[in-house]
Amino acid sequence: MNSTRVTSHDVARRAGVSRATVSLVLNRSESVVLSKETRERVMQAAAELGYKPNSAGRMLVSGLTETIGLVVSDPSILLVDQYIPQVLYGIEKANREMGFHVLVEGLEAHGKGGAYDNLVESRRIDGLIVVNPRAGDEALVSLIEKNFPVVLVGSVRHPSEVSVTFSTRGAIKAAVDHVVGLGHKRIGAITFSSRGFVATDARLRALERSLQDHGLSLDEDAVQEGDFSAESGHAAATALLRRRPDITALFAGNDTIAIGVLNAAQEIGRRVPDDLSIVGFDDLPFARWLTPPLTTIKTEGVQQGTIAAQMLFARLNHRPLENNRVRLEPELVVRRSTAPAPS
Amino acid sequence: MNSTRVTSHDVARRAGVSRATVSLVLNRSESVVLSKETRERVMQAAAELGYKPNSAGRMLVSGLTETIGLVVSDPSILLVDQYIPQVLYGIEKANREMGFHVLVEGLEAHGKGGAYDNLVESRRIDGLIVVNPRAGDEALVSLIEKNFPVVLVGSVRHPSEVSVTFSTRGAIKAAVDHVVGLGHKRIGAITFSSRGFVATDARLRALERSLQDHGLSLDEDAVQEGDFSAESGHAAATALLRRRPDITALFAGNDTIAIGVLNAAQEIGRRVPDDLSIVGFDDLPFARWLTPPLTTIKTEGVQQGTIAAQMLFARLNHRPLENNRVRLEPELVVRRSTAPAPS
DNA sequence: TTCTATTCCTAACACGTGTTAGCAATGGAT
DNA sequence: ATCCATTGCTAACACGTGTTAGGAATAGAA
Repeated sequence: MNSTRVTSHDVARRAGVSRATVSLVLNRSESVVLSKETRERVMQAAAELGYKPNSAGRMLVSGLTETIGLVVSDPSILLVDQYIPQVLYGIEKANREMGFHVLVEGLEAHGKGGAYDNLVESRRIDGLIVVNPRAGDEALVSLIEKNFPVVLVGSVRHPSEVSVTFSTRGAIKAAVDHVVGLGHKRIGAITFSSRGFVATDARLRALERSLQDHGLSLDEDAVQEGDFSAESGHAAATALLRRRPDITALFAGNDTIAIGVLNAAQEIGRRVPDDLSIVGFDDLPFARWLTPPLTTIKTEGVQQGTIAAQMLFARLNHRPLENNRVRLEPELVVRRSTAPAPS
Repeated sequence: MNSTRVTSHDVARRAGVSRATVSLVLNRSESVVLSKETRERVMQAAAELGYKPNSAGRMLVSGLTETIGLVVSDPSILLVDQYIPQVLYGIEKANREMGFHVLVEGLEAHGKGGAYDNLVESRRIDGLIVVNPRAGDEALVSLIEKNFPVVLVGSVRHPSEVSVTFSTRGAIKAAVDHVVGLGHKRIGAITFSSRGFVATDARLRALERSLQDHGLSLDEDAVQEGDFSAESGHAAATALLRRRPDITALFAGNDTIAIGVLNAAQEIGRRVPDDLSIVGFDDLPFARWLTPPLTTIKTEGVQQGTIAAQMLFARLNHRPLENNRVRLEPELVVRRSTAPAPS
């Protein structure tokens, strides 16, 4: 298959120097003085042979892999929701600039020990980004406490975590102000996951508090749990609107859920936005092309991914972070799925 | 950070045997006879110390990485289209079962040499899956000709490629039969990319031929090029419907394009499906929740990813493939975005 | 007892790299 | 002529693993 590989030994022989010299030249070592002439001879020999250092040899001696792991808590979310790909793109972009590689792994990979052990203990990666971490993930917490370079996109509410999140409170307040300003009083919510997930709990709490600011409440029976997919959003909305037909505005846990909600509403004859207003979360690319275009909260997944990668690189280079927890301020994007409450 | 790592040497010392014995036990080598007792002692010592072999050491001596590369030709497509994540999920799932890892890389990564050189020459991966390969990608073709284990999801039309694709012809014929059967005669198309992309060209050609079977044609000015995003679909459809208001049915290059087309149609007052029928491609998860639910062609991205991974594993294990080119038969899914032609 | 066969294990090498201590050679100063 | 400083390079080790040829110990046969 492959004609025998080119090693630094071959380059050395061709350039008429020792293997050590080759390594010194190619790694631009400043500590050792080499003649300009030798440098060039080695460079040329390397170029002619098309020499690429074997990464395993390098990893072994340096202990560094130039690879980061991206652990996706539940890879099946990849199937239904477009949020993680946004984050992945942001990470990949940053890694490309740094010359790093990205290893993508689902959490349950490689036995019950989880992906962490396998990736970290076998020294396959220098650092780790975890998207949508679960607060109860003990293996992850243990990694954080060992001070292994982990950056979360999300949070496990651990004092020493390094994470990039967004402030739920501000954006949800803006959305509630908007919806209540349109005259809505009976408001419901469809979550994108069961409760217990940090993000879902945070969004519900922010919603409750923002409603209270207006003297309104989020009734217990006005909340229905979804399960990541548009399908679950459809089912949840159908159940909720049957139970509480008086509700005039719905907050969807995210845009994917919102698609299902929108469809369910139309299916049972509620016109959106005339009879029912809907607010999404994330502002995924399709949100503005739905019928009607979705009012939603823009969470900037790409930016989150890029920032997470940059924070990780800083840790790997032992550069101090000015801030262990970056918190983005999402923005409300008003489109046409929200309108004045029916009179 | 990390308390000194556990090596096979530590395990050997604890079990009172040599390092070689540890290696033999842990790799279940049958060729050398070891006493049951020694085996157990080593296993226990390894377990107690939490020994995980260093992957770099292993890679170096075995030449195998237990890692495959996933190269995404244009990672920005990740942002706008949900198709690649489906494939990624299928690949990740298969890899999980095999205990392999997945390295995801954009094509332009790591300098103009492309991602291939960097991944392959530096021996970071055992094999490669390329999604949406470009036919003109010389670095890729060269890799195929060197017989490096590559599996394409898509095709570069190279005689010795190993690929998983789907038959465009059959499904498009079914879709055309369906649409023409509804009485449509003036039919247009919005591509998901410029021409020159293998998939786009194939879909257009299949569309033309299928229309000819019914004595109809695909007019040159009834085709408009999109550029992966829903936004481009919207723009293209707006232009096309302005130029050819007589068109009553539109084939979108994929579902993401279809979202934009749907929105554009409604924006200029064409009711879907009453005034205009729309057919998508891929059957992404959101397709059935659009308003109206999208008639589309189901391409099974997850299955493609899984099959590609399995074919790659077969190659890596030097198992002969019964078929170098797996060709799936996609299925037409009729929903409500297609209806009888307006009279 | 001596020789051979068998069982169990280990010494030693190989994989390809980065890095440090130190060797030759040269030139300048005493 | 001798000594020292500098320049330019390399020998040798380390990283952690898998594997093969062969050594020690035991058992069985002559």
